[in-house]
Amino acid sequence: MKYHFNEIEAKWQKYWAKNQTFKADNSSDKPKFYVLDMFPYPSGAGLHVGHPLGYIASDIYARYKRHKGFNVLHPMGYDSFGLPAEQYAIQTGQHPAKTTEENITTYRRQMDQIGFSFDWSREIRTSNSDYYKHTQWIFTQLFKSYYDKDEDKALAISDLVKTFEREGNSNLNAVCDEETPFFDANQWNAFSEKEKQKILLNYRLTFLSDTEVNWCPALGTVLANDEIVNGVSERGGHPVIRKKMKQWSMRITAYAQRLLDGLDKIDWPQPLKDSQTNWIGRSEGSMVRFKIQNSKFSISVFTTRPDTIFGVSFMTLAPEHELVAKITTNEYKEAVEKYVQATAKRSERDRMADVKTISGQFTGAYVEHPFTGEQIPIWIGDYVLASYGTGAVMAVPCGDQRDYDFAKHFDIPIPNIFQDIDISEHACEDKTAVIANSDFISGMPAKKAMKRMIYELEQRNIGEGKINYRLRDAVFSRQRYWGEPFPVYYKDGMPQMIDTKHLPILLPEVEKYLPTEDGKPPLGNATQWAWDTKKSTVVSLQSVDNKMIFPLELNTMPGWAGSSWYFNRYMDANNTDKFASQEALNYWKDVDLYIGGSEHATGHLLYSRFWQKFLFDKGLVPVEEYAKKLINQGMILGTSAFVYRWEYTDVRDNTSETIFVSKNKMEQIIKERTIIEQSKKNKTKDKWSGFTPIHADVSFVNASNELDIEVFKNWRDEYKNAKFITEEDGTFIVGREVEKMSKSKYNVVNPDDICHDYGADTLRMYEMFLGPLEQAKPWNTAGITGVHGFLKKMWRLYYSGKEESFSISDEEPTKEEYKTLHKTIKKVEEDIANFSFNTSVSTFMIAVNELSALKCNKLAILEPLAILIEPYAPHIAEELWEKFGHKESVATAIFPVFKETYLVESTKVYPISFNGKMRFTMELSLDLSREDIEKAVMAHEKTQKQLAGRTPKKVIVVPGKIVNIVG
RNA sequence: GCGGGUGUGGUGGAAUUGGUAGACACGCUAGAUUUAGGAUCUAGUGCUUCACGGCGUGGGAGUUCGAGUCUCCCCAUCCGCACCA
Repeated sequence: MKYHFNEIEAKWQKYWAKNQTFKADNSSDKPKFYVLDMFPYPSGAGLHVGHPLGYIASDIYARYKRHKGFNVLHPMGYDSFGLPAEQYAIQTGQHPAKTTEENITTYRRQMDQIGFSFDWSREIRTSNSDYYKHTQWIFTQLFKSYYDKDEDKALAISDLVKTFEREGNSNLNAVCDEETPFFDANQWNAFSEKEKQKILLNYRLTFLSDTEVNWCPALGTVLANDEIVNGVSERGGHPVIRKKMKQWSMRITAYAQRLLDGLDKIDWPQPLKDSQTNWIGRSEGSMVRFKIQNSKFSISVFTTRPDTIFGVSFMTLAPEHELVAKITTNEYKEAVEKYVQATAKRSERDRMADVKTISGQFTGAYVEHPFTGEQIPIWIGDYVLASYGTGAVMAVPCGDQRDYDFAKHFDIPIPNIFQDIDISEHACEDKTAVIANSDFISGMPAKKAMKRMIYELEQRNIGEGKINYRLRDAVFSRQRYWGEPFPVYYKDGMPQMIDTKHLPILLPEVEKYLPTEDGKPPLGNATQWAWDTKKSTVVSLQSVDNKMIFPLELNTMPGWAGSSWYFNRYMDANNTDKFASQEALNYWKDVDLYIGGSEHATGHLLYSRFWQKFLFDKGLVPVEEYAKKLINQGMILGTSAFVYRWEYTDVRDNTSETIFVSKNKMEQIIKERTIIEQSKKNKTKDKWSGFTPIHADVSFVNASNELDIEVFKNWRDEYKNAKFITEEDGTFIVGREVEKMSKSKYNVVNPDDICHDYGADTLRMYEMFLGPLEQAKPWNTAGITGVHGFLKKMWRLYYSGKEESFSISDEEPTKEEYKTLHKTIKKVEEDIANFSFNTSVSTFMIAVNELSALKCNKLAILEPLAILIEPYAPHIAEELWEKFGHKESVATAIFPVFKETYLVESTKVYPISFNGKMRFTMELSLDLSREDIEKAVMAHEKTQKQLAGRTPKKVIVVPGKIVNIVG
């Protein structure tokens, strides 16, 4: 019987679904193992061959763990809220839920076809109300919490209120907004309800505030920092501007230190940890307050080098700094305003693109140097960012290159406070330099000087040690339709949480998915969008009376809301009451292996760690870090194909035609052109327009880069009459380039086609065979025949003989056959442990090659082999397993046990090298002593030939390894 | 600028603690077989040389009996972050 992969695969996929083979129980005698993939956004384009890479790897791992006796949780779901479905809805009027549903159907079909061992009974969709109900619930918990720095955890707001009632907030050590005023108990108790709520917002872990946000006009929404790439939106590439808006934010900064500390406890890739560390951006230093002369104000600055304070020769404020207007003298008012306006006009992107131009303006005001009493001029300059530190710096031109450049440009003095360091060319940023000309810290190395300076600052009450973070609070509102609605209504302008027992608050229906005409978010179009506090239900917007019925929040939550806790939901996905039961959470605890892309380093992977820590603080989950180990799979890139269009215009009658030129021809023409243009200076009768590369669909091109011209012609109407200049042999060669796989680049390879042509088992093994999992690599179908051939060859081990019938012998295997099997077991287990899936595919190939050469059809070898390969090629494994007479799936068959005894050798083929270069090999008994080996090697004729009469200086013998003769 | 990764045949990639560089596969060459096949099988394939041999892991230096692997410097390339005080 031949290897009919299509039939076999369909048969077993059906079997698995029917028997719920991969359903995980929430209790078991077996140890638990949780293997998680980053769940996909179900886009309209469907899966391409790049998507399943990580899923295949995790599936291999999950299947392997089942063989090793673990109770494996391997779930899948959909991050189904998001922009594309909404954009599509705007264009077509179709409800995003409908599109999403359709896309999910396609995704599911495609995933089933690849044979993943997912427990589909736990499928989740973030856009389902039975899921987002809990997202809303977690949001309200964040609202009801604040961060206590003494306890170093989130505590209930109700406790905070008690503290305020008892003693105000002066002794409180909690994370809050900068501008939070101090008050005592009497003052607190005298505040109106609204004032109290306003103050509490300064403490809540999710809070509403006027925030400077990244506004994307084209998308009509705000974006988080990690949703912006190079100053434009990640999705669509639209420009982004800064704008102040009332927005929900998440106080992730409260968790900055714990997010940093937690990295030591998890086995995640170092580059990913580095980017999180970088993103959090902890820096140690101190705050220093400078008194402004003739003014009641002072300027606070953050500095990492308080030891250089005697080198301060000016102060610089960000143009947006609130003190600018207050301290500028009349003389400089006009110039300062002009400068402030000019910088405000420049977009963030312009400011980013242009970091070399130095600009700034003197304000006319001065501060007093806290130690020398000197007059220090206050400048404003756009090299100081309003959003970092205090938006002001103490400028030390001798110790900071930016301050140095600024000082040089505006002719400000550059005092030197370093011992024996030349600063005539540039600033000295070396932290080992010894401080000089600095009163009580002169002669000290920087580290010591910093400690002393912080002590002095604290003694004089003009500053203190401080740790600053680059991490900003995360904006949590989006002006979109297709996202989780907030369980929030507004009473007297203040946000109120809807009681959790009334959740979910369902996403309302709208006529249009666009923002309203007066600029409100899409939910502004909803007519049923008010909260009746008496009936506890959503009612018509028209019935708002602001007494009992109030307007609901118009923003929705961002994409990362649903993905910040989904891994917990899988543990108990069908719980209607809680996001997961305590029993389920305690049983599964955390993810043992998480596989996904590194592009989520500073987005999802940071936010989800933050939420998990919060849930942990509240005793809602048992562990503080939800993923013990994480692997980043590399992206599979597309190999785009290009044809070169030559727009040929005849100057005489001004006619033009489209010509496509084959790659090598084009290069030849370019060469000739260059020569013509150099010699005749454009005296040709036609206009030279050059070549435009056009993406051709990769399916029109064969493995030798030859284009099917007829298919290409029929692709687009405008190509129907195009001319083609081919190579001499009549072929048309396309250019190739590696790019991200995308529909618009026509380089997408669909896994459906591969499954149809070669089968899912081939696809799975080939994707692994392509290279190391973590590495980015271009997709190239050329090599797939190798893997497919291998599966066919393996099949023939079982279906041997001319008639190709299943024929297995009970005979005892030979030593060699056992050796091949056990060598394979050992290597495959090591490879899986190291996530080196590409090498285990090779190992299987070697095993099958060896067993084929031995004509092995022994049960004792081939039956375990079927289990060995099951994680990689489960369909063929099931089919063969069944043929051995098993009635149950191979999925939980015990993994063959490796026995060292089968690999023990009595001899070793020694490489004999001379001065480190291997010249020949010699087979010697492993029993031989060092001396015996040396004797045997020296007696060998080839040794004597190599030495050519010389006496070796030294002979290195490493028994069991190598012999090296020196001399 | 800072941080990180990568660099090995025509191609994708192998190479435990430093110990036979190029496993496995693609491609290519020759042959066998088949009515045909994107089928199967056999042999060969780093470069160079008729050959003996010589040279080979981006480049250069070093440590070592021995370096793709360790150390230092440089180059190329990709990915993050980017005026972070």
